[in-house]
Amino acid sequence: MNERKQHVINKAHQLFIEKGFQATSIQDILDYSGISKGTFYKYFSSKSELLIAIYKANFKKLQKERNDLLIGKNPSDIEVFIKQLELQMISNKKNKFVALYEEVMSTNDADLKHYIRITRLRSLRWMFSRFIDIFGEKNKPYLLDCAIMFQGLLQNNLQYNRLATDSNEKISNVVRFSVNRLVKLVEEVAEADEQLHPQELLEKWLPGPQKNNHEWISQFYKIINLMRNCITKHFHDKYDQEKYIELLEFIQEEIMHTRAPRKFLIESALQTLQNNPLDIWKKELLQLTQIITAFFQQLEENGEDEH
Amino acid sequence: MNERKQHVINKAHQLFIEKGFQATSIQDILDYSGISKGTFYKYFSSKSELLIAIYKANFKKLQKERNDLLIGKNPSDIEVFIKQLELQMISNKKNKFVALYEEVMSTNDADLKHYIRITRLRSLRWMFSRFIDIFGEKNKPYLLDCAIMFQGLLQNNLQYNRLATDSNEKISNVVRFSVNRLVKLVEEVAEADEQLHPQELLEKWLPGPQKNNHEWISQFYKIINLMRNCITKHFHDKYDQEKYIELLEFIQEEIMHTRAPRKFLIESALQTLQNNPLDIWKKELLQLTQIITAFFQQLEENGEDEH
DNA sequence: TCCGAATTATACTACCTGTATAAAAATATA
DNA sequence: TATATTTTTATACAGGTAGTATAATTCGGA
Repeated sequence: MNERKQHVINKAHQLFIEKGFQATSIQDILDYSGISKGTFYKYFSSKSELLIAIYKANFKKLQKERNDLLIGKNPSDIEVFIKQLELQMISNKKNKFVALYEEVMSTNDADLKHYIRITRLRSLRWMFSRFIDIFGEKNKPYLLDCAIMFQGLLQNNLQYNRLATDSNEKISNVVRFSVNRLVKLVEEVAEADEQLHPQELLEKWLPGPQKNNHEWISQFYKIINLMRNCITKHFHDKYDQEKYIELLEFIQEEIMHTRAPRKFLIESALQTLQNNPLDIWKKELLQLTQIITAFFQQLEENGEDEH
Repeated sequence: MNERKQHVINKAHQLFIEKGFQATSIQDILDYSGISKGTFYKYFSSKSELLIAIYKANFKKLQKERNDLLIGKNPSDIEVFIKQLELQMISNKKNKFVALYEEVMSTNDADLKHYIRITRLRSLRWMFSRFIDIFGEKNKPYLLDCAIMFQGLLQNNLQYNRLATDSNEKISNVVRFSVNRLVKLVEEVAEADEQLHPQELLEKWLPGPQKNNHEWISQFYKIINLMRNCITKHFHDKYDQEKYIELLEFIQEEIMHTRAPRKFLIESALQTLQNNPLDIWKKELLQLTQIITAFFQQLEENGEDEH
């Protein structure tokens, strides 16, 4: 991205943090970042679009850090989840994102409102999927409710805690306290077998990447299994067999159980499969490539880079 | 209140509900309510002050209805609490108070922000005191945390529920679901013996009527007991004894356990006590009157009419 | 009927967003 | 180096908003 544009984004973000979004006029931004009006409107069609640019720039970074915390860890380990939450809460506080959210909901800018709505829903979806990691498929029917309640519970705890003490180190205490409640909450709701929001709602609110789509999932597994059979049938060399099976399993693992599947790795793996000496499974490999391409396409459409 | 002014308040509230606070210009209000600019600024110093007037008008009514639900009921009955919540949530939805809250936090109007802050804290205090009614003194150390968490949990449940279905009848389901979680939450936190926010914080955030002040309470009970002893000692007629004891107990009950003590009733009771034929307890009665006067004074200062 | 208070209409200041445009500066190209 | 092209600036402008000020008008009560 244009360095000058990034500079404007940073300066404007500083002003928004200090004075708030509404209270910062475009003229303020022009003065503070040292550009002219013409340039501003060349970069951004409005103050709202500038704010969206700020969000996007930060979320991308945050999302990466959040996913990095999972690398090499067991996704069901709740300590990893706590770390991820802390990371996000500290970032939220530093960047005043919550305050800016609320401010924005008041504006009459439909685009901005929509963006915020989507962002919140994405956050909910992330939490829901992490809950599935942590609390298991058996609790799935209750986990959307739990995610909704936990978000509110945590947010209020943080808000009032900030009112009480303005120290940063306390955030981890608040997160841990809240998560302690969460664990029992999940148990309790599952025990009572009560549901307020069916999990399909999430898909309705946020037509997502096909990861949540059962049809897609079953098709993906079908092809993977077909190929696995191919391998055991056609490769008699034990070393080759193992190598290709491992590649296949890596692809499966990366796509199904990684927060942000690494496209380049998967493409590389597909390439290696294609370059096998026997030249079997032409059809299956094409299907696999297609379904994975579709997956990444949807991921990007629904990901952080919408329009 | 001036009928014309009330008319402006109603019309403006309609506009705020339809278009939002920020999006409604003063000119819109002038046109819609049919007054001139001069008159507007005679009534309200700004649009913000008009909004505060809207809040006050509605809260007074809501508070009355909410307290009426308790009349003749056991305060520890959770069904009453559920009814009270439903009442408030339906009102919030109808009047779009939550949306208006959020909008307001973005404005740079310090007065308005302060008012909203106080209003939210009052709501929290109300919930805290109701939790004490319901879950008992033994759980008190955990009930502020529970109130904070429950507010967030309920709010989020309602918000996402509105996103899912826009029907009004569902509100009671959401409330009941949330309260079911609450009951177990209180048990669980007490069991774990974890506390995030000490209850003194509430007093610090919202220096309240002395009802929460232990010193005042003990003094109040001391005087009441002194007078009770007087009665049993000096009145030998069984009918008189019972009558004065009942008056005393009414005062105690009304002040200590009623959400909005009825000043006129208490003053009337005090008057009756003063007019007793024996003319004993002059000193004690004076003390009681003083402490009750102080109580009502603080109640009004901290009550709903803060400017 | 008349006085004074309430109300209106209107003009005015100061600020805001967003558009348009000509001049100046930076950059690329020959 | 000289010329062409793009980027950036400075500035004026239109249309909107909040709030102040003031003269004219209306209305209710003595």
